Amino acid sequence: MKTMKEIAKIAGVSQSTVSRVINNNPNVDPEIRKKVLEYVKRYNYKPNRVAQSLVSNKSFLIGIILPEISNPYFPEILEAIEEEANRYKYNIVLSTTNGNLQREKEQIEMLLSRRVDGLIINPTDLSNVEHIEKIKKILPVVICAQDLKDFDFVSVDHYLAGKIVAKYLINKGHINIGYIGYWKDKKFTGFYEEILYNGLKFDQRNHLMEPKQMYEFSEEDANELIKKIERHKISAIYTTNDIFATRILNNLQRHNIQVPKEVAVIGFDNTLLCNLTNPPLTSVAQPTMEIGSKCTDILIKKIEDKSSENEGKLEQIFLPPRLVIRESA
Amino acid sequence: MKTMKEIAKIAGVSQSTVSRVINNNPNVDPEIRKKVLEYVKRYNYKPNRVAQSLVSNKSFLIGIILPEISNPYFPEILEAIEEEANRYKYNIVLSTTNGNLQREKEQIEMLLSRRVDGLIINPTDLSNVEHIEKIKKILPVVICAQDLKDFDFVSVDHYLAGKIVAKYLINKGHINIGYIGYWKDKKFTGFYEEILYNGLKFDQRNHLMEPKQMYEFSEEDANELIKKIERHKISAIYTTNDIFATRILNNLQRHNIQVPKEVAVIGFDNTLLCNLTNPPLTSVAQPTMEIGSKCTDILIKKIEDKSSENEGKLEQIFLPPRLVIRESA
DNA sequence: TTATAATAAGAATACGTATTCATTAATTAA
DNA sequence: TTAATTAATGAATACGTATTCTTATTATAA
Repeated sequence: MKTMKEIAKIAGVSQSTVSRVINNNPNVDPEIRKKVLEYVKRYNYKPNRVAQSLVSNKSFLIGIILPEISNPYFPEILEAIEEEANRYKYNIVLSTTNGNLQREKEQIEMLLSRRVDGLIINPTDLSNVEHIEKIKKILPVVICAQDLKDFDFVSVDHYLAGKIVAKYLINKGHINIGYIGYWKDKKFTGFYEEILYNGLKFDQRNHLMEPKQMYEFSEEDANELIKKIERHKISAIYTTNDIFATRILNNLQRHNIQVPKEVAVIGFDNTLLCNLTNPPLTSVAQPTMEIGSKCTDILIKKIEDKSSENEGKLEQIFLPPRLVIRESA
Repeated sequence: MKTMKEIAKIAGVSQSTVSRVINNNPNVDPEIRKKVLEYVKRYNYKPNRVAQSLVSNKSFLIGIILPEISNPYFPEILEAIEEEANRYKYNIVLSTTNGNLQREKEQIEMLLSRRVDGLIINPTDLSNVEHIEKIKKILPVVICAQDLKDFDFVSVDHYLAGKIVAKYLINKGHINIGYIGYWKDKKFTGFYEEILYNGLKFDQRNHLMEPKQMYEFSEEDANELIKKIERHKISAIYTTNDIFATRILNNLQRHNIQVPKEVAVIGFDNTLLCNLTNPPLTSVAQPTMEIGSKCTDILIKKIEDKSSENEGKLEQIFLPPRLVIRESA
């Protein structure tokens, strides 16, 4: 690959002049510009971005840190980020942490030394973010798909999602609704409050399972779950993600419990799984595209607007969830 | 962020000395080394990779070009690539083409100007790769998950996969087997040859659908498909990917055709969908992790081994498919 | 016409690092 | 003791670009 100096030599001009041509500096004789551009084209010259980054102290790179990519909900966000970044001539350095906090720290260091212009992170552990606090002072950072105090973030409104689900199910006449997911999760808080607000009951027996158990879902777990459902006359289940929901749905049917006639099921994330189950899964849609592109927009704005007036301003975006009603509830 | 020069000044030594300390050059007085390292630590100094890349003409970046990330089979490969690259201190610049050839060309140009050390590509259009041929002469390139003449690649053996599927189904007593996918696809070739080899018939009526139709699968398409199946007494279907297979499976059941009792279904890719359908989907597993990590290994080997003896040597790896038998066939 | 301003182009410098070159000090060999 | 090595260090240079500084040329104003 040719360098500017080489092009300059061939064209019989100085390196500065080639630089001016490349960067559309008006102070170049049209004749010379034309000649230089010919050689640029002939040799398919493209400026070395590494050198440009060094001199301009700007890499046009955005670092992305995700715990994993396999969960089908990250790729959608990632794709949106990549496309939006591309629109602004930025590119993406992707790194994963595998849910390992130490790795997250290393990846941040790596991205810093690569002089990325900004960072989009989905933190591994929301209660362990001091290291992110620190780099926030050095580099624009946006938290992706999670809400985190004192940070810029774009997230779906989990609390509202919970309320919407509860409202919908209550409206359908359900009075004893189960939940599979974490306590304290905002998904749960909204859901729970809405249930109480409607004068219904929710106690320990309605909290059917912790996600931990769902990851290694055995035959026994299934049997126990079914028992709980029957004993407590649960007629609808709100599940913290589609993968769990699908699993639940299949197990209900395997035990000859009809969905949604006997038990309704609602998932979360509205991934492509929803259309593939039988019956198709009603699920809370996260606007993943929008989360991704919005994250990117905010980050790029922060990168490019260095004016001190917006110094401490936080962009905290909650995007509305959307209940996509299919046949499972 | 501090520079080497600043650290040098603070420590009262020259920039060269700091560089020597950082790079473990033995010719440094232990006392001075200790002192320098103290300041390095105190100010959390990390070398600027951009500057390093410029001087060493090596970026430790690998460019990845994929048509999309949403198809759940790419994230697995991507994750494997990222992890393997990390192991060798490389990082990933991710770009997508959205299946657009022009975009693919632009992304290649972009990655070239970023001076990535190598490229992993899943080409948008296998019959349109001259632009990739060209850069292959400039930069190490590995084709990921596709087999392509004259290129280094890592791919599952589609031909063998077809044979395995046919063999399995024939063994189970099926004599009239349907196929949903492209003609001329190697998946099909192996499948077809095995069927003929066993003295069975396969004609136009067994080719149930082109993938194009599957992407916009209407109610009518479904009805037509069911009719074909019943009319031609198809008792098993081999499908070109899991998404299609799942859709077929659901539609069969909707028409009260029992799977696998009346019609068996086999998918391709063994994505996480397989465990979520009811019955769980039998599918041909691509060793995605292995594809990703093998691609990366080959690429890095090519990057780091510049000796001319391996100049023209091609690494063309076919990985064995594996039929993961579940309940749908 | 002459002084001044505007234009065009090359020369020089900076970005942050690795590396080579040159110099000095310290060690070893004779 | 002196010459010859070796070790330790700073100075200088290169990587490829953008940009500022200079200088020469041309155009404009007085």
